[in-house]
Amino acid sequence: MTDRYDPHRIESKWRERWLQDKLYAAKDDDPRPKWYALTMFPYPSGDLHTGHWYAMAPSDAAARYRRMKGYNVLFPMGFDSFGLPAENAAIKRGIDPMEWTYANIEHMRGQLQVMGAGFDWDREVVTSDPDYYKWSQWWFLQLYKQGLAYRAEAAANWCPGCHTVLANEQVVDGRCERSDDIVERRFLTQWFFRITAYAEELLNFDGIEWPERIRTMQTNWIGRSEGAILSFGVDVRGVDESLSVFTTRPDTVYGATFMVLAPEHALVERITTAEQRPAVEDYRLQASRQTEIERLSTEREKTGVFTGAYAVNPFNGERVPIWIADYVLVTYGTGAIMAVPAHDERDFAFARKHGLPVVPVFDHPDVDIAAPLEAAFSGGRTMVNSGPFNGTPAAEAVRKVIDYAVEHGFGEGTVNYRLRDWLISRQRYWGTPIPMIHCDEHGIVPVPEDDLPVELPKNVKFDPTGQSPLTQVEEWVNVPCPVDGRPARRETDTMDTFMCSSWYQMRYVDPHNPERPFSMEAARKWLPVDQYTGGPEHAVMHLLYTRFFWKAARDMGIVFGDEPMLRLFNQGVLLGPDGNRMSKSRGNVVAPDEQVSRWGADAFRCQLMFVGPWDQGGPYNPTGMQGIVRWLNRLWNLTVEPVEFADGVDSRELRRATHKAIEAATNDIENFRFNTMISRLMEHTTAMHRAREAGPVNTEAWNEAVSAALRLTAPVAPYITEELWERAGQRYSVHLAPWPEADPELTRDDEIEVVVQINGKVRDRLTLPASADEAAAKQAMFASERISGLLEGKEPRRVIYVPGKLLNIVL
RNA sequence: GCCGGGGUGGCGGAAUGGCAGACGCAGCCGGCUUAAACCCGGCGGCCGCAAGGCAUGUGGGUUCGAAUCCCGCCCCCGGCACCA
Repeated sequence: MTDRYDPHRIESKWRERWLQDKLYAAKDDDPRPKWYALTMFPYPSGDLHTGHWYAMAPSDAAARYRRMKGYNVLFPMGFDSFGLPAENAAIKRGIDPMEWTYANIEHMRGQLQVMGAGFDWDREVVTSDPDYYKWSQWWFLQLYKQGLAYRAEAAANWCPGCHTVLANEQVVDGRCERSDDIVERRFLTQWFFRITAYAEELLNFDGIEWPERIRTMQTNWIGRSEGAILSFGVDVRGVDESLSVFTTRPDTVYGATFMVLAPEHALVERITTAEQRPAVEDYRLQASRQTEIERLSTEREKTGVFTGAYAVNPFNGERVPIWIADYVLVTYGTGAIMAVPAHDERDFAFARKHGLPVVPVFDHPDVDIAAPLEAAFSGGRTMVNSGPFNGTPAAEAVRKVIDYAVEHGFGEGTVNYRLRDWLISRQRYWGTPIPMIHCDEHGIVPVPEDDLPVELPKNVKFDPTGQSPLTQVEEWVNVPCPVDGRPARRETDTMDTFMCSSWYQMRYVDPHNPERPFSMEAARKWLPVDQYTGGPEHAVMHLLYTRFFWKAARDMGIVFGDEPMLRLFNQGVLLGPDGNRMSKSRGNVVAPDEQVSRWGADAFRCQLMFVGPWDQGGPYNPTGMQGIVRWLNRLWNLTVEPVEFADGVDSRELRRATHKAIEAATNDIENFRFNTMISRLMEHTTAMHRAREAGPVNTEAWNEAVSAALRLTAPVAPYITEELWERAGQRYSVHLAPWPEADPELTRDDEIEVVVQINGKVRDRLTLPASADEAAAKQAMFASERISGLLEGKEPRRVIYVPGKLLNIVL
């Protein structure tokens, strides 16, 4: 059979065969070492786009490589299927969210199979299945028992477009991460997960190989800073509490010339004088109306209003005015600061604008502290204007001031984090119902575990009221109290979908377990994930939440080890052919289905991997597809066309090409360098082609070359290699065949080319036997007419020899 | 402003201290073909007749030797940003 390469015929054939044979099913009782490869599961938006292919096809290649290397590979796939688009489809077009979602899943599952990815479909997880979200609810109850899930009133981020609150992580530049609406602040009672309990541990990335980019982003998001809480007195009649401030510079406390509270600070109401009240009220109202965007657009102009009240510095008894200003955030620290204009830029700007005093409390070699300051400065030498602390060197200042504060009972050293608890309540229908019941008598009562899942009701009205559609389903909301059966009401909020994706990797290990989220044996067998791949857009949401979730589960004794994913690789962003982000409005979208129907899935996979380094992303090059198609055709022809064999033909050159390809390709795929890997595979097919055209080939060397080429190409182009493997008379399946090993003896060259430089410029090239040593190379160099001509009898000062590569004559 | 990534032919990119431009696209020349496509072979940084010189954003430095290491600057992409 010498017919031509027809991707469509062979791709559908093998796709069906693999599914039928469950070729990629991971077996729990396989004794070989396990490898858990995971790529982020998609939201079932309805269509698999090129971004999905770009994320998943290389992940698949890496998983296939591990399988061929002899690992028992778990490579599962599922759908993150709760979320707003389904509900928006319901509102806009009157379609049931469930029908919409499951139709999309059906379609996308087929598209994923077209890709030829070796997913274990027996383990598919769909987060909107009651079988799955039963366990999301179970996890919620466990977190509740541990005190890690709690309900609190707080200023929440309200997205007017999505009609729901958002976690801080989902607010980007004051806008909703999903809908881009400007986020409002609302005071609401909501459910939170206490991720801050793990703030310190989440800063530690020991034992995991994650990109620095992601570690830095998480570290910045958590935002640890060391400092102190200091208590100032409040000099207002009838107010008998102190004013706590967080500061990273307690050593500047003698320079605190005023205090600033966030406009929303609880104390403002009680300390404001009658005279100042109108101005304060006005400012607070203004601030509350301002969106985050407007706050940013004020160009850091330091606005604020005096409350009329004074605080007392506990260190020196000095009275300082208390202001309110929106540059102090109620959500950070204590929502109040001691302002030290001499040593803080923002305080300096505020003091200058409002005519407040500036008192330096450190001296500095470059600053005349007797004169009015031009700007705030840090990095002082010793303390000044600081009573008993005068003369204290900067290095000891913080510690001494904190010790003093502790001794006198008005402060202590502390660590503050920017990270806020994770707000998980959503006022939406299409999510996991929070399994709680509100009873007038017993308060908030968990749904008993035996009653899980709390299933979503059907036939719900979708009017965007700002209230969850669930509130209107009376027969669902009204339930007996689990304690005594009296009438009570269900919690109508559903969970943030990031909750569903925080533990999905655990469910894959035992996806059909009706008794538990997964068995201990399965967890011990498969967890944690060895290699996780996905987009960097999840750096501070999914990837932080899932680490928190894992650590909480570990502390409950449910999983073992400190981290859920040992290695993480983030692919870059694939751009349109014009170098811009793919978008419908730009008209630069590359549709995978179209590419597949033109070139086949193998070619599309390879082209995506060939365009550049995977972690860097970059523009998709549609014309470059030609090169991939030519290469696959050549591989096809080399395997199926008749070859003229002869015994006794020198096999060294062909074998060298084969073993060099094995060595290079292995090294590349090991490091996710698919672009250079494919280059090496192309070189190998070219070498095979030349060998065949040059005359009869050595039978064994040829067979070795074909076998290696097919196995090395199998991870990136699974269909064509399977077909050719069969046509080459090999045993099904190439994807279970062992990865070829390079023999270092065979990769060695017979001859080497040594470059001769004079003062670093190439002047000649010497071809020498591979065995040539330094002495031999130098001898050949001096024997070169070209070189001796250029030297004109001059004596080299030095000759540098790089073994097997280069000689550099220094004159 | 801070943090991270990046800047190399017409294009995507390769080379992480040792021959800059692997591999591929596009282009050009040639072969095959009645012809075209496919396929095959070859040529492709700039200046120069040549010898040679100049070339990896830019200016310095280290080195026998720098795309690669160090310092300054410019530009692009991503993230964070009044965090006390």
